[in-house]
Amino acid sequence: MASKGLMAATTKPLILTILSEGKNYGYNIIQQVKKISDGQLQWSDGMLYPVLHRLEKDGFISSEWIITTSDRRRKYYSITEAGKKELHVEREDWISLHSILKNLWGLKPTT
Amino acid sequence: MASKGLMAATTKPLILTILSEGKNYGYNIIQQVKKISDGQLQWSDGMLYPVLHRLEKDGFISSEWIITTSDRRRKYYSITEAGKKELHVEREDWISLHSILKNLWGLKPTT
DNA sequence: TTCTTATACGTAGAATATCAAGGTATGGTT
DNA sequence: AACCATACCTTGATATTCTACGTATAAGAA
Repeated sequence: MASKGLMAATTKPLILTILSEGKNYGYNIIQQVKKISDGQLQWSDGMLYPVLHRLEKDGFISSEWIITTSDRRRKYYSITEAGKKELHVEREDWISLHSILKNLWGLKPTT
Repeated sequence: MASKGLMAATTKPLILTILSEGKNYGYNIIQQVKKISDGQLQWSDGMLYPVLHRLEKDGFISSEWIITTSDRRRKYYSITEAGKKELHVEREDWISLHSILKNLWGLKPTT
């Protein structure tokens, strides 16, 4: 529900964070995000897949097809070492930007 | 110094916040941002002006030329009512997204 | 005087990104 | 059979960023 700019800023760190907790696939990542955000973030698949492809192209995640018997094919993504580093950087960036905005907005530490 | 995605997400709320504290002009906004962020954010002018123009086109800010004697011309921007509302929305969005990431990352309230 | 730096605004264009809309296919349920 | 959920993908319109460039004046240094 957030604005475009903010949406764009959160897709990458959110995906990397979810993958840092274990391999996962596109469709399920969408469900995870919805659950984690308490329904606030409802990603469409058409929005997610291009981002996953880009992250893979950039070397932050890797993929493998897994086909279970009597199940659908799934493309599982894993975070790479480069991806872990990237996540760390994104995290630091986010925290310092939040710190700046927090000061500007005079937010209490609890928010 | 932050990533492109995060930069994009902060320009709008930062500009609106600065203007909500009083009218200001492009060149000085860049200095303000640098000061506020302790040098972390160093915006270029070529990056800021298009954003200001867009915000004005969208009705969130308004502008007026001011020429002081023995001084340069300056284009002062003011936040509009619509801009104040927009800032409020952006603020809420930011706070709720931060809350989601904070939980995911297990950050302490002080961060 | 002339050069440089700081102030102050702007645009063009390449590169990048978003996101809705549409497409394919299988499994399970009614 | 019909329908929904699962699961992946691409295209194309639109928007956005940001580098690089251009214009101009004032102040201070060489």
